[in-house]
Amino acid sequence: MAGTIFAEKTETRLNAAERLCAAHGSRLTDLRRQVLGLVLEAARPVGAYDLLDGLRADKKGAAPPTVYRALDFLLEEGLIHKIERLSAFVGCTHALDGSHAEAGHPHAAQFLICTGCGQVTELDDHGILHALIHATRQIGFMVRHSTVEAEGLCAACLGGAAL
Amino acid sequence: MAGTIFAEKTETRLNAAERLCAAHGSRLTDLRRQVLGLVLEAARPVGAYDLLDGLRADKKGAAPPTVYRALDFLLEEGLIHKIERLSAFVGCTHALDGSHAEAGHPHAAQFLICTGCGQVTELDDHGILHALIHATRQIGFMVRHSTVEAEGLCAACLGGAAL
DNA sequence: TTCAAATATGTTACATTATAACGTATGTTG
DNA sequence: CAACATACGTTATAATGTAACATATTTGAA
Repeated sequence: MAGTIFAEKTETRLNAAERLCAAHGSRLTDLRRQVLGLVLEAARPVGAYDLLDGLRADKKGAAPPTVYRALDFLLEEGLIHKIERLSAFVGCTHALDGSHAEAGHPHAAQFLICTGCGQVTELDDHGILHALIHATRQIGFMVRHSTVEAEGLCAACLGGAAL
Repeated sequence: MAGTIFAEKTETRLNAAERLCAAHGSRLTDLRRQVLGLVLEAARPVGAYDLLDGLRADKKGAAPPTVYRALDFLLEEGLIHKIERLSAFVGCTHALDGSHAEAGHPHAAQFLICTGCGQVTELDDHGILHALIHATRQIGFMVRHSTVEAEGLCAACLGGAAL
């Protein structure tokens, strides 16, 4: 239940997510679907406790572990990313909108956090990744996971009124 | 007071830090010096509350804001870095041991976190930084601060017994 | 030097983020 | 259906970080 409470575009992406999960033998349950929906509709990074508030619209007594478990699942499936500097979560741009090779698997990405408007842009830049791999290989370090986050001002905020 | 409680090498680095601060017209007070000393002697990232415990050896009733304020100062002076993924702090390798141009100013750096031994290595790799700047410039994003952290296994842990 | 301003620290209280531990339900498989 | 694995509910608490205001210390200028 808790079925079709999201915008049509979101439902489309949720359906894509459901197929990705099915393809690995995992299940996008109603609860996980709802948490993912809340993240996708946010258009900005969302904190776990904001999601909890959202959940409580349906499930009155929901508690933190409910949200954190769903988030852990979604992270493992590569459907969302955590922005460490913000302790907040965003939908994965690549997993749900195109047919990317790495869809449905946690992957290296880079995030640009605009301090003007709060929006976060996901990059998937090979140059950055290669530079990181190259530098670490030189000293014999094997990277398992990387976090790359840049804070600054996006083009819109630079061009517009805000200084 | 709380004067010379650290190892000689640490005191040397603390004295270097004091000179860097003086050069900008800021003061490495006893309290800040002690917090920096605790970070430098840790050899691993240290959490704020671990530092608080350390402080309490001298100042019995110390409270969180005391530590966080000292950490903020040290971050601004570029004497320490925060590892976001660990919510923990490390001494800046570059600021205190050589005479680097960027010493005593917050600067872009990259951190390699070994999940085997817990050690963190600071890089200052131009290739990574350039790749980031290049990728962001293309989309008109102006970077003010960047966080680059890689988790994995260091050379020692890869070579030795641990798989 | 002595007062005023700025800087630094002390202190209390609380906000935010995250997890441990254990019980219950639901689904899956033989 | 029984046994197992997976997912979810619930309570309690841990870990990290800050707001707000009081006090002390340093600095600088009259």
